[in-house]
Parts: sequence; structure tokens; C-alpha cells
Amino acid sequence: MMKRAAPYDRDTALSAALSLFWSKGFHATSLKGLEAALNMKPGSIYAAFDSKENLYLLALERYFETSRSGFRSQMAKAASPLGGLAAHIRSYANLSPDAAAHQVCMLTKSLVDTRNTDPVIVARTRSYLAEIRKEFAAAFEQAKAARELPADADAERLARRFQANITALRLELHLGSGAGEIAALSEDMAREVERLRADLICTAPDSG
Amino acid sequence: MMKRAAPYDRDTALSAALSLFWSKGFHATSLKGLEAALNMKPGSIYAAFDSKENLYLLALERYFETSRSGFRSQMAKAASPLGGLAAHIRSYANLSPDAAAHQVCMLTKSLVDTRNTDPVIVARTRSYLAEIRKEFAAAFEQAKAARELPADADAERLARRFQANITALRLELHLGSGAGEIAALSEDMAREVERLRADLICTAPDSG
DNA sequence: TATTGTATTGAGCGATCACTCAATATTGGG
DNA sequence: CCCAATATTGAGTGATCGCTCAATACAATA
Repeated sequence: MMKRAAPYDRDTALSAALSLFWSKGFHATSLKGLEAALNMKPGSIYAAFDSKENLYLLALERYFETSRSGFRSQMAKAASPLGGLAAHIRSYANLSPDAAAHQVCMLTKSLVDTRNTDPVIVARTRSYLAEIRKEFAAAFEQAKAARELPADADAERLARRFQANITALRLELHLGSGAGEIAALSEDMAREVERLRADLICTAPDSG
Repeated sequence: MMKRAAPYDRDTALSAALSLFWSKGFHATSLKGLEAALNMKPGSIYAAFDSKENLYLLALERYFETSRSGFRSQMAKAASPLGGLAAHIRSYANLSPDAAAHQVCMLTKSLVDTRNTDPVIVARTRSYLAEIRKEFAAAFEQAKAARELPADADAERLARRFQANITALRLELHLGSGAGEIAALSEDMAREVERLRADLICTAPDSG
């Protein structure tokens, strides 16, 4: 006796759920909205995903996996680690306007939305943010190995700073600032990364 | 015929409302929660504040006024404009742990929470963020006037960058990172401001 | 102190919330 | 072609949502 095949596509459904949660946040997303977005009746949703919270967690996981693998493939294409990190920042400034409005980091949104209301989601969000930061730190370590960075550079610290920059840039996109302002901001951030190169030195000149 | 005096303190009530909205966000804050926080019955709340949305807007206004005047008095105490801006950043790293957990910028939270659900709140939030940025830009202009910055420095651009840094730093506080990590991040940001000083030059040395 | 205008009260409104489950539809195996 | 196993359905659950309003308590005048 074989199981009946599921007539819904789990990946499509999760993708639709992610899109809605990303847009409205956890609390402002209703089951009614999810029913419409997933094209599923409440019973099917609960049979497939157990609860609204669990569906959110699954969508968040999907977001995390997609983000991380996207970053990895961007880095694989880069000429150098630091070049890849700078290019990653600049890539946010080149998004189409409609894609740009979408662009708060889902993890940031998740953290802000549920920080004092849903400990389970917060814990998961924290760990994904840490995973992404580890990814950044690994890239800075590669830069050290490639002698792009001095051997005593603190990869963890640079990674946290880098992640803070990305977060702020994406919030600015979410805010809907003009393309020129976004370009200037991302350029400032990208150059901050490039200025770390070991062959550049900052000095205080002699006074007078 | 005189009016009966209101037995509730409007300032105390707004402060309590702000605290609750700040903690939970607009959507996750219920009237029941507000009744408890303000110690008012639903009828009184609606007589005094019209609607949940309007109460939120009033609390947000209060937050904005407090933030701006706090920044202004910090700057008034500073030895120099750039010094004041750097000190402002460092001040976030010196908060007590319980105050730190509270510390997402309410405007950031407001933007993320209501971006696709409440246009009225979003519009007000945008304008407050712009007002704060104008405050930062004015400080950078003062730095130019005091010859701390070169005359061709772009105050608007520096202000946007500064605001992005503050936003990211406060998100990191909200995330609950360790005191050491927060201190390192804020130090990186504060030094970025100080490095703008006109008497520091970055050069690329001769190769070899 | 009686009157009058206003502030406060809180039960309860219809709508919507997340969610359930008995009934039904659909499938592959025998 | 029928049956057993599973997926889907959607009306309906109790709880809670934001909010209202007739009733009540109160303070200032006359």
C-alpha cells in the first residue's frame, strides 16, 4: 500500500510562506493570508507544517540556506576574498527598485519582530545570524591566508563589523532611500573593506 | 463651569505606552496589554488617544523628541563636533546590560514592523529618521566650520553613514552580543568618525 | 447641597485570531 | 473495480482582537 502523493509542492509553498512572512512579519501574518498565499486550506497547512510558528521556522531555514549558498557562490566567483566581500556589498546597490524594497535581511526582521514575544524564533534567528557571521569570518581568514590582510588581523571582529554594515545597508534599502544615496552608502562600506588591504597604510603626517 | 481634571497623567501614560510598544512592536501589542500598562480602562484609552494607531504615533513622537534632545545635549557637552559624535557612539557601549537589551532604535523597529502593513506609521517614521539624520548632518557641518573636517566633506553623506552605524550598533545590542564584542564594534565605529579628522591622511606607500 | 458637565467604567460588540476534526476526495494495490 | 490508506476539505471551535457606549462617579459651580 503506497502513500498518496502530496498534490502541493512543498518547496513552492515554503517559498510563498517566506515571501509573506518576509513582507508582513510574524505577528501581522494571519492564517487567512497564508491560506491564500500557499493556496491551501487550513487543515492542509496544519497537516503539512504543524503550526504557524513551525511554518515560520521552516521558511526561515529556507531563507538562511538560500542566503548562505548565495554568498558562497558569489565568493567563489571573486578574484580575491576582500574583492568578493566588497563586491557583495556593492551588489545590494544594483538591485532593481522593486527587489530593493524587499530587502531587509529576514533575520534582522525576525529578530526585531519576535525579540520579546517568541523565544523559540529568536533563538533560531540568533544561531542563523551567527552562522552567517562565521561565513564572513571565514572569508576574512582567507584574505589573511592570501596575504590580502595582515597576519594579525582579527577576522571575527572584521566579520561582525561587516555584518553590521550589510544589515544597515539593507535597512536603508527597506527604508526606500534614493538610488544615489544607496550607491554612496554602499560605496563607503565597500571601500572600508578594500582599505583593509595590507598594502595600504594610514599615517599621521608631521605637524606644521 | 470648569472641566473635571483628568485623573491620569498623560506623560506617564505615554511613557508606559512607549515602553510596551518598544518592547513588543505595534502588531504584538494588544489593547489588553496597554490597559494593564497604562492602568486605564479601554474607554478611557479611547477617550484620551482615539485609537491604538494614534496612541502609537504619540508614543513615537515622544520617543523622537526625547532622542533628539538627548543627542543635542550630548553634543553641547562635547569638546568638538567630531568628538561629540564619536562619544555618542561609545555611549551605547557603556549601557547597563538591562538597558542594552532594550536598545533597538524605536524608529528602526517601527519601520521594520509596519513597512508593509501601516502606511501612516511608516510615513511618520521616515520623517523622524530624516529629522535625526539632519541633526547628524548639522553636527558634521559644525565640524567643517571648526576645521575638523576638510571644507569639501559631504556632511549629508557622512550623516547617512553615521546613522547606519548607530542603527547597526543598536541592533547588535538588541541581539544581545557580549559586552566585549559590543565594545569592539562601537570602538571601530567611533574611530571611523575620528579618522575623518582633517589632520589625518591615508596614503599608499611606494611598492617593494 | 443640588446641579451640571465631563471622565471613567467595564460588559460586551462584531470581527478575526490560530487552529481542529468529521466528512469527503483521491490515490495505488489487490 | 473495489478497497484500504492517506490527503484535502472548510465549517466551526473558543479565545482574543480593536473598539463602543450606556451607565456611573466625580468635581466645580451656583
